[in-house]
Amino acid sequence: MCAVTIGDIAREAGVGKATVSRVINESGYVSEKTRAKIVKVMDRFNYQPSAAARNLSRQESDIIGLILPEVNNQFFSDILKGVSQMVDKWGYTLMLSSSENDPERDFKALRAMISQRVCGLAYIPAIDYNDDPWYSRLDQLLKQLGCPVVILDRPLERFEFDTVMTDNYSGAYAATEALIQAGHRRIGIVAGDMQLFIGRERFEGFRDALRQNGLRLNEEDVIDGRFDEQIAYEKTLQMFRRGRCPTGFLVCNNLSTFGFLKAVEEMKLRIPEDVAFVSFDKLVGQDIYNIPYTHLDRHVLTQGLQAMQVLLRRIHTPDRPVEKIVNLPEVVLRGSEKLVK
Amino acid sequence: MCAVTIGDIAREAGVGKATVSRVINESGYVSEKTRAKIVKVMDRFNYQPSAAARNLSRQESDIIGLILPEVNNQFFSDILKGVSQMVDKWGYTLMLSSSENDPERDFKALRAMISQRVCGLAYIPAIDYNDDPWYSRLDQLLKQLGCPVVILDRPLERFEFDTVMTDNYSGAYAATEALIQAGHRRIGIVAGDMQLFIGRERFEGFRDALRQNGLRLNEEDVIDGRFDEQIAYEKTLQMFRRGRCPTGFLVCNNLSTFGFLKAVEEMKLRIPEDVAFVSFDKLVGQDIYNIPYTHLDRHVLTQGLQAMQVLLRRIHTPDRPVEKIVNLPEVVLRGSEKLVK
DNA sequence: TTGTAAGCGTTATCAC
DNA sequence: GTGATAACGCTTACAA
Repeated sequence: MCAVTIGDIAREAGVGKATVSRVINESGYVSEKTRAKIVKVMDRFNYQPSAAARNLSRQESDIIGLILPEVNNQFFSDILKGVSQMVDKWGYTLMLSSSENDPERDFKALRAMISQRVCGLAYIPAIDYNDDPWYSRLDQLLKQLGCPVVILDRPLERFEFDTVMTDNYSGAYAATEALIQAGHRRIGIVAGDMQLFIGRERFEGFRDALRQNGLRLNEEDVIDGRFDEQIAYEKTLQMFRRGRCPTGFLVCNNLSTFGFLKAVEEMKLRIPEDVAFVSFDKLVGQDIYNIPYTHLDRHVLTQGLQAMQVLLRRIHTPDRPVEKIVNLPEVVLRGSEKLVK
Repeated sequence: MCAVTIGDIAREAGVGKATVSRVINESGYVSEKTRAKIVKVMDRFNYQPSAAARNLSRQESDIIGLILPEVNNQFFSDILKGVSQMVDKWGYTLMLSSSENDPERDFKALRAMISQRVCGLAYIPAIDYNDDPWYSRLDQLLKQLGCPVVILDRPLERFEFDTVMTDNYSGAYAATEALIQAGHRRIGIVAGDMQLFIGRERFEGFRDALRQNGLRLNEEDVIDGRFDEQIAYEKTLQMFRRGRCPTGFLVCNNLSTFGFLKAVEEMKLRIPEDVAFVSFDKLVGQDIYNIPYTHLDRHVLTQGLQAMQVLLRRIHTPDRPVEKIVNLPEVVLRGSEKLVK
């Protein structure tokens, strides 16, 4: 490597390194005259200080870490966009890792973040880490990280970190009520991954909405979609083929909605005439399906921005009460919830 | 910060720092006995060497940079996934920046990459940088970067870098021929951003396919969609409203396809009965539209992987001929190209 | 207002 | 085989 260093600049400007440093960081006094001289030299060389050297010397980095489960799931890439915008705006550097929903890869990413000595981490965990061998391994890594952490979207119950998430229970509850109010009496669910807190919360919101409206939930109306397109597709199809189905469904995320709708399409069912549904999250290009699409809008990009705001706040003032931001999703009625007799 | 350092490990193990370093890097001789001792201590402290210190000392980093135009465009996030997988696999660290298609932000990202002294850069430029003030600014930054660079998807004509891209001309040509072979005689195009090389190439492939098949291109059949959903939507709608439209269209990217289809939907046109089309790129969840969907598959994830392979090869052996990989997109016939009389 | 020098956590070059 | 020691490029007391 042959990059220009602070020493080169100092020599060329005929000053000490410290003075150059002061100019770079706008710290300490430096006369307007030498300042101008130094700036000129820096411009001439297009000098960019080495982040590694600076971080090492300062004993703190300008790197924000982001770990998420799947980079190319629209939901997470919307979050990524929000995070990236904020990181950019405040002049930090973004280090990204994808766990592919695998806890071991989560840990690997975490270790990389530790190596980089990130100054803050936005973290969407691969799993809940409630069970003990997992929990303590994570706990150790996070302690070792020793920097502010904001948990995004998938809360970590046993940890006291700032958190930005959705009120999954209320969201599911409200979505289910939308179906009930439309007149449905038998409602099914394409459930998410029940290993995950968010999967369970959504299920419970659904179940309670039914219960409190005097409806009962048939066990065979629960499709174990696992937040996965293919699985949701297969199991939904299976149910449709079985026949005697619910008139409406709650579908628990964007991926499984694709699977659900693929099954609907394959069975040549019409929405909402033959089957109604309400779904978590927008779908890319949803406007072009010639089907109505009632869903819960979680303002994903905003949550990415929020998370970074929280994180930056904590980096700036570490001693503040833990923040748990819980966003209420918005029910957007578009007709797919209707009951047509 | 209070992280464990190599000095702590050395002291604890009763050896010198150099020896610990040798163990970490598996370089130089170290007796099995001391080795075991050191490893044990490192494990006990869960020691992670500081990347900054190591990079500084080695005068080279383990950071791979990736700059792309829009993180939450499915096309780019598929590339991101490919890149991320490879980066992970080879133990590098990924630094991500999004330019939002703005050259100034591109430059800003590049400066950040310079600061970080990345060891390689995968770069999807915001614009073509052919015109002179732009060109020389980019040239300077890239020279200063002084590390291997692979250009992805949007080639930089005036630069001699490794490149991984699509054969846009042939792709557009083949797609257009699919329409012609289906019997269309008047074909329109939802063109991309003509400021971009890839936009022009696609247009020319389209134009030449018409010409060489003895068809003429009406100027009013060219929709200036700019690779943008909203613009494509509005202009397509405008054309449909005008009436007397082509029977088939080539649509130049995923975003404008969404716009195009939205207009189709709004006009209550049927595909392919009322209007046919062939489109660049897959659409998320395309299986669920109850429309057929003929398109060009560019194997996006693979291109991300390829790009990283090329980059890593060059990092490893800098003196090799420049590689320009041009992938031929695959025409996937699904019926939307048909002409129905 | 400016420069000198120590230190940040590594690696790499030497002696031993 | 191993351990001092000098870099690496920067920041930050402390002196001047």
